[in-house]
Amino acid sequence: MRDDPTQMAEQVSKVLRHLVLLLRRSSAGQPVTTQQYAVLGSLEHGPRRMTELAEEHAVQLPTMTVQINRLEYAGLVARGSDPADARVRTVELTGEGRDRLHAVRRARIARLAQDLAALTDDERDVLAAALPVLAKLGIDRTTQ
Amino acid sequence: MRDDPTQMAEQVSKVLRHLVLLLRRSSAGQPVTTQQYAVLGSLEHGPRRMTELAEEHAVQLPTMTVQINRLEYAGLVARGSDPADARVRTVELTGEGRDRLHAVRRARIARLAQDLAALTDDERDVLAAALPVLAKLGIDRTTQ
DNA sequence: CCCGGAATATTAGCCAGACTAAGTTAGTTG
DNA sequence: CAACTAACTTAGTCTGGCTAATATTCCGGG
Repeated sequence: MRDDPTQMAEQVSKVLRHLVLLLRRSSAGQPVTTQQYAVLGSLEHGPRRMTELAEEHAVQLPTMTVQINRLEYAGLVARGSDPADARVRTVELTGEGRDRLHAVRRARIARLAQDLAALTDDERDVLAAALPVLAKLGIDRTTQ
Repeated sequence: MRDDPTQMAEQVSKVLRHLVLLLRRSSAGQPVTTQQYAVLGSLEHGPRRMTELAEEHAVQLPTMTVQINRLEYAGLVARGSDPADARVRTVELTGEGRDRLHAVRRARIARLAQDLAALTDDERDVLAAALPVLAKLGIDRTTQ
């Protein structure tokens, strides 16, 4: 298959669709949405600026503004200011936000670990070997 | 790593996030949304009923109704009836819908193939081996 | 010093896509 | 045949994405 990129791409495409459905099914009814969870995750290691967050999550600034508004209203994050530049707003986790992040992460990891436990040792080896490759996919596609 | 499912789950989780971002970036500004594309794909081999489509895409019936409304308005699908049961509505591709499906598929496959071409032969082998494993992930998790 | 352009966010208004609740129409069954 | 069930649709709400327009603030050149 490696010598027929198109055929391989078709297989990859099918698998991606499967993974998307998996994620959709598994994230229904969670205490935070997957987007909110992702944003909270970005704040784990300290305050970030709005532009950073937007770029990191591949959304426009206004979208991130709205998401942060909701998280702030929910008490999970707090806005701050950069003393060196009055234009930038910083965002950081509140204690409750950190708790929520960790709780959701535990739940998600446990669910995934459960799925992985259903595999054989060999399958897990194969998958583990492929993870770095998947992480590399599309890394430097500059043209949209 | 295979012996520490939790650690592996964390790695898988990171890779999934990366793939989701990849998909988001690559599907911006396409002629049909990824959802619409997925629904069109379900119709490739003949008419389907609304309930089938909803279940296959892991959404509720009203959601599918709205999506089919839009596709119908765009002229990409047509609604029909089941002669044996007047309650069910069938949905099938129009000629234009089929054309659009194939065009979008070609574009997506080409993009993916391009990403794959950036990998080494060894990396493609590793990835190819992992595809069936990924497809198996979460296959029989009955409890939500 | 200040004026104009660039950078950072927010607001407003739009659309897609998800949900639940409620309504309609058509089969099915006691 | 009356009541229940099944298959959809409609209506209303929410999240999450976009663009355009609007503050604010910073910075550089005259």
